[in-house]
Amino acid sequence: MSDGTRRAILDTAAAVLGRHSGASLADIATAAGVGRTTVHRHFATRTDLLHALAMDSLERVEQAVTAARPDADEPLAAIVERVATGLLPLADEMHFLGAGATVWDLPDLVERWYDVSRPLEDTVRRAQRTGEVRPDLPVAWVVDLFVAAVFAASDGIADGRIARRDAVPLVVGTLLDGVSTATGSAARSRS
Amino acid sequence: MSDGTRRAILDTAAAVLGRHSGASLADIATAAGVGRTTVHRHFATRTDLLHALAMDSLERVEQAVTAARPDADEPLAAIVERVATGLLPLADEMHFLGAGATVWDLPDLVERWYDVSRPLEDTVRRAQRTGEVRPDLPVAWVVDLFVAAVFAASDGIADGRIARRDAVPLVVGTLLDGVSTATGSAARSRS
DNA sequence: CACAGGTGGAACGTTTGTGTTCCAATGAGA
DNA sequence: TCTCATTGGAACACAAACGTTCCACCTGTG
Repeated sequence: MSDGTRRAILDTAAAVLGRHSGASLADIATAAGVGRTTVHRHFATRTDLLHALAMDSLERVEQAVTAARPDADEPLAAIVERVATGLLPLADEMHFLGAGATVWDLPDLVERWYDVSRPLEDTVRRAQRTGEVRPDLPVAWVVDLFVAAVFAASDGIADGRIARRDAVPLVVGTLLDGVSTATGSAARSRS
Repeated sequence: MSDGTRRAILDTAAAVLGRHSGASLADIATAAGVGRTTVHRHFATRTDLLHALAMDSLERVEQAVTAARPDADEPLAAIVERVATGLLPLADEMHFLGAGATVWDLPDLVERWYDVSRPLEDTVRRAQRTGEVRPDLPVAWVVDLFVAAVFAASDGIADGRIARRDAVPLVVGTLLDGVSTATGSAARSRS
């Protein structure tokens, strides 16, 4: 089952490299339950594996975002909830993309990342037009903060600081409304 | 000037390792403008350098947090603004601590990190008692989200997505009040 | 049974980074 | 000027990871 082996290697590599970006091919092979030779059979060099994994991870992230229909004509909260829910299981892949920065010198990968983030930026822009998002905020900042919140949530789950079922509500709630009470917010805006 | 050289190596190492955690000692030495031999003179092994850098970074972060007086009896927004302002220049060090995770297996370092995060958690708890922060949010989540926002801001500055002078207001504003308009928030809470 | 595809393991050469030693050069201070 | 401390550079041995090759072993299929 060549295809299954390739998938197992990619999945394991995402998990291992996401936690320790300097892991050796032997580490990955062992974690995947295959021989180092088999890894080399599917990915000639380490660089090939990294690139393939980056492309695969981006593919999955993009698919998750698309499947969450960020362009749907619905309240922003519903969209954010769906995207966050779809992205949380991809914590390993996102971690690899974020930490294993060795890969980002390839132009096609950067290009691909823009394909992923553009729909999210479009959603923010649309929400600003409909008055759901403060119009004075840079679009990129809103997207960055959302991604950062998802990262923080997945780390919190991994470390046991927050419960998995609380993650999405926390992300959605604090991203949209902040951590302040309405009282605190009102008091601050009056001052 | 032995002391100055040591500082230069630590500063450069934080910058280099923060961006590429697998950088070689030769890379660091070159970036610091010193010979590789000199690096080995101050830090016998690579591990020693990593530990010294981790301790030094934690020291700086802790000092920045302490200097921002997180226990002051003031509105939360003022405290958050001071802490964020103090933490932003330490982006390299924080990045190293976050990415160069090779170090976190040392118990004294983990202990040290708790020393840093505890005052922040205390601040959140106090703000929950005074009604400034929603009492239903896990304290750890509020702190994690704040740190994540500072990270996102420093990345945004490095990539030119947001202006340096906008960073602190963005962090403070969106962390406390979220990205929604008051209208959107009210509409959502009515539903 | 014979066979082919995928696999694991052993072995080997090569590269890269590390840690060490030795020596010459530089520079500040007595 | 002499001296001592610090440094840079060269050279070396050592370890780890990489990439390659070859061979034996399964396992399903004809």
